[in-house]
Amino acid sequence: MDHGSEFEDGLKRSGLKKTKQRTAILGILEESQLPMAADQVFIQLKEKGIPANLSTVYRILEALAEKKLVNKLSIVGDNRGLFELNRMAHRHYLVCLGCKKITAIEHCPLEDYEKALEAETSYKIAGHKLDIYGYCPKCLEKRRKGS
Amino acid sequence: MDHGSEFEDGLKRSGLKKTKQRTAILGILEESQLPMAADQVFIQLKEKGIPANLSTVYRILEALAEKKLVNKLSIVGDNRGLFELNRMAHRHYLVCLGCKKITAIEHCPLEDYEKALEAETSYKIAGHKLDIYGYCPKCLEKRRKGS
DNA sequence: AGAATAAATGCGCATTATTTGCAAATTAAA
DNA sequence: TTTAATTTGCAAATAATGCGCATTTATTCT
Repeated sequence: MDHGSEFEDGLKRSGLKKTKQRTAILGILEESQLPMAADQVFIQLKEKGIPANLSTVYRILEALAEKKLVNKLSIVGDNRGLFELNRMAHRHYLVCLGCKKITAIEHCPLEDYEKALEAETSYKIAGHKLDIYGYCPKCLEKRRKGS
Repeated sequence: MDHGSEFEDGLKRSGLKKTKQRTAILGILEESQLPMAADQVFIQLKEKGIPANLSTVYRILEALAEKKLVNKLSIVGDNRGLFELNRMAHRHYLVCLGCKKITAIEHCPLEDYEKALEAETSYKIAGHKLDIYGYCPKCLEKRRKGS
């Protein structure tokens, strides 16, 4: 009997039953370095030969987000929900406005700021979302000629 | 002949024709201190007695975003696009995860960070989106009792 | 292991958010 | 004001997501 990855184990801890769809979805998110939309996850499941229904994928992703095993997010110019594995070390993305490519950013410059904000507003800060937008070298090149 | 507000004038500059729907929408966004969804804008138009079709509202908001007169954004847990007037002074929001209330934050702690990132990635940074999530005092109170 | 129980999934359909095609109306230019 | 180019209205198409209920599956209990 093999136990799943560090992340798949989260299912038990969160009181969710361990089903093949859920384990598979966590696996897929774990492999992906970037956030995924429900239908992308769905396609991956198919490719892995795991039977699943799109509604189920939505339900699972919502449930995982509820339990904080994954984060639900959305980026500008893309009106659908994206999901990423909650690796605790939270991430930020650099998004190219030209080709829409998404790159993860390492360092987060906001810890101190949040403290200050808590003091100032009496909110309990739970987290934040930071994405940075710009143009990647390739798209810069195209713009220089094109436009 | 009266000329519109600072923001309505942006229409000419951007090469968009000045129609009553567009001017009205810019006006509505200008009055609103918070980002609005297409259907909220639509309702405001009705209330002001300005005839408009929801598709037109979507098209106008998209067009204005295209021309950078407004910013299109989206926040976690709300899967629809939100639009706010581009006041150049960019804004960040503090979102309550309980009641979903949105509050604007004044100061932006990211200027220096962007410089560094540009150098590091060769991207041309155009801007960023930062939202901070937490629980407002009221919702904190509820949680303390409830849950 | 087998039965009981609670939870999860599949499937088809309902909704909500957004987009599109095309004819009619409107704006800016001449 | 006639024209040419946009823009709008309307209706119908998509896209993304959610829901209800019968069936299946994961855990618990024996």
